[in-house]
Amino acid sequence: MRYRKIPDESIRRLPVYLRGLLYFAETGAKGVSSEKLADFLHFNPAQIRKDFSYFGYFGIRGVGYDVNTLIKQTRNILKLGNKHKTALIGAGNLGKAILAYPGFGVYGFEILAVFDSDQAKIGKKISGRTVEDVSNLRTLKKRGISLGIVATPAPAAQQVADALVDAGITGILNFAPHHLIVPKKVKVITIDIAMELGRLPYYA
Amino acid sequence: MRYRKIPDESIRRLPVYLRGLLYFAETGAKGVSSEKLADFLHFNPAQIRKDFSYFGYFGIRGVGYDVNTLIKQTRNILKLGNKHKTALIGAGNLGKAILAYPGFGVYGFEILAVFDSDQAKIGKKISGRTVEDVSNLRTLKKRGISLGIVATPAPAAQQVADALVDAGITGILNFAPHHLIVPKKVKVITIDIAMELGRLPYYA
DNA sequence: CGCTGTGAATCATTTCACAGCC
DNA sequence: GGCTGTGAAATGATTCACAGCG
Repeated sequence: MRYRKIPDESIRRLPVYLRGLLYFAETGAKGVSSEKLADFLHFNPAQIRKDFSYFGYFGIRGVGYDVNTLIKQTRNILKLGNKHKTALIGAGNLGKAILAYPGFGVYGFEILAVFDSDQAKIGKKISGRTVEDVSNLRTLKKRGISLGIVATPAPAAQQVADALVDAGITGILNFAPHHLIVPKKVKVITIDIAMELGRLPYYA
Repeated sequence: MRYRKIPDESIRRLPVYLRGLLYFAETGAKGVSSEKLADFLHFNPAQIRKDFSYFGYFGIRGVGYDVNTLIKQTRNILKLGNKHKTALIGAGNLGKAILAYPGFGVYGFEILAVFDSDQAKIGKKISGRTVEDVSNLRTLKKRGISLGIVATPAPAAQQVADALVDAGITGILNFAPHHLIVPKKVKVITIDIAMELGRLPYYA
């Protein structure tokens, strides 16, 4: 199994596993089996075992997994061990919500810079960060910032993405309802909130 | 094809197709082929044709699709034709961003009520809506509200979901980082922002 | 002729079921 | 004995390739 191609879907599940494991750690559990974790997260136990097995042997047969070890290993796999310096582009309502969202800290993301193109916002402080002019994006490389969160309107998104790529960014979390075209080495994850809601009435 | 089970993935793509079609309509295009739409959205043309074919014959062989007809049909399939009365639970930063987000309107969602459990927020106005006490959720049925957006912290989410189900809601868009347990008839779509970001460093 | 609609083929993911090991 | 780790089987989704039709 060790040599096989790892499905993207497995990577998608790892952060979910991590959350489950953090929950078990909180409750004071030392060990956990794939079945207990699966029950908690509503997954299939075999899938959990297989997903982890792509990356190594983390469990003990007949016993299960050590919670803290598996947390550490999962963080390793996802490269969440060290802090990730992140820039936010777009200081509108969504941007503000992102800044205030506690979830980012848990995964080691530090939003160190905030950019906008609106002169009225530039220079103002939001959640302790001064909003900078979007034309300064090229300073990101110098500042060691390697991830970008795009929270601009759709028409500006591609332009911002281009600037982020130029600034040497390696990953983009895109909230704009627009498909971003970037070089293959840059990973884009798009979250389109209205799009998700758009399929809800279908099931009603 | 008509009789087959429709993959969830197809439903997930329909709102994306709709956005592409709206773009073509804006540019004044009368007709569009599966290939042109696929180019624009970065999909496979056969997939687009197959996805639509689950629901009927919408195209003309040798010609393509009529943009406006296909928009109407897609809206029909997704049941976006009529307005959807929606309640928002959680008037924090995320809730505020959701209220300000223009995307909902496009798909016909009207956020008619906002709830919170924080006494300091109840009674205050946000984006023109008065924040109500979360204990009044049972009034939703009377008010004809059938969808709920959960933007509360994780620990409160399940309780809120239970109350929404009791109030006769048929769909939930969940932003809380927590798996919601609801009856099968209720559809839940969860968007966990930190979780999406959590897999970004892996690809770096 | 050109593009849709769709069976068939391919490819990917999930689940099963059990050998292997603590 | 019990749980992991994993080939093999089953399931599901995507893409191909072309028949069918305007």
